[in-house]
Amino acid sequence: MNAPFGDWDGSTADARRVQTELAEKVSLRDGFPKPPCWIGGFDVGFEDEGTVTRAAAVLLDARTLQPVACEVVRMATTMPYVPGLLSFRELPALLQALQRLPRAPNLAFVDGHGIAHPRRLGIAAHFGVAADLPCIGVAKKILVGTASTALHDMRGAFTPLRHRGQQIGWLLRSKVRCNPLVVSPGHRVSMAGAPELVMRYTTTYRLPEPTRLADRIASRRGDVDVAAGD
DNA sequence: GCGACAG
DNA sequence: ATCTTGTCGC
Repeated sequence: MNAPFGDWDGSTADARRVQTELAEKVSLRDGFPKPPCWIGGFDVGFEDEGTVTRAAAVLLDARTLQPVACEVVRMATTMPYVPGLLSFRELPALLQALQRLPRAPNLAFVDGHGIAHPRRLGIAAHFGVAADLPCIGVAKKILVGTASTALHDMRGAFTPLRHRGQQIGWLLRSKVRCNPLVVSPGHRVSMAGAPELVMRYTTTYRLPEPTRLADRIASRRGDVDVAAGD
């Protein structure tokens, strides 16, 4: 894969410059097999008061939604959390976990924003460009932007999320009576197809299966039984 | 200047 | 993100 941070000099100011440059490499055209055979879920958690970063990668059978492989990577944390610069803190561990999977997914779901970001390069977009993988961002809260219209209460309803005169993603009601998810293309995924894509892999929980399973593992919430594969 | 601010 | 039990509501 490409060097995720290019010639970053380590400063937060330069990190923003790198983001602006990489954002131009993001593709908003669907670039994955329909339907995909393998989908992946990615999320990060922390241990020991944040000194250790723990990334989780889960590979699922897109047809059955059953996990077939799972990897966890632990690394020393190198950067503090800075709104807008999340990928510089979590991407290294996430890419390591991806490479340890038995095979790359056809489509990746990342916990965090895709292009719904100040400079259009949230962690899902950065991940997609760095790994050159179709990717979609699924976040629980808005970072930037505002919903253009009220969101209906029905499951599956969605409304555009806008920022500086352009649509950067969607607010999606994945589950009734739950706060909407913020869905945005990461890379090689179209804006128009994003909501349906997330709903297609969501069962009875607020989060779609890929991200829900990765979340449980990264947060030490529960165990994910992987189907025996020899 | 003031408030907002993914995980 | 993480520290943490029970509890109110559908």
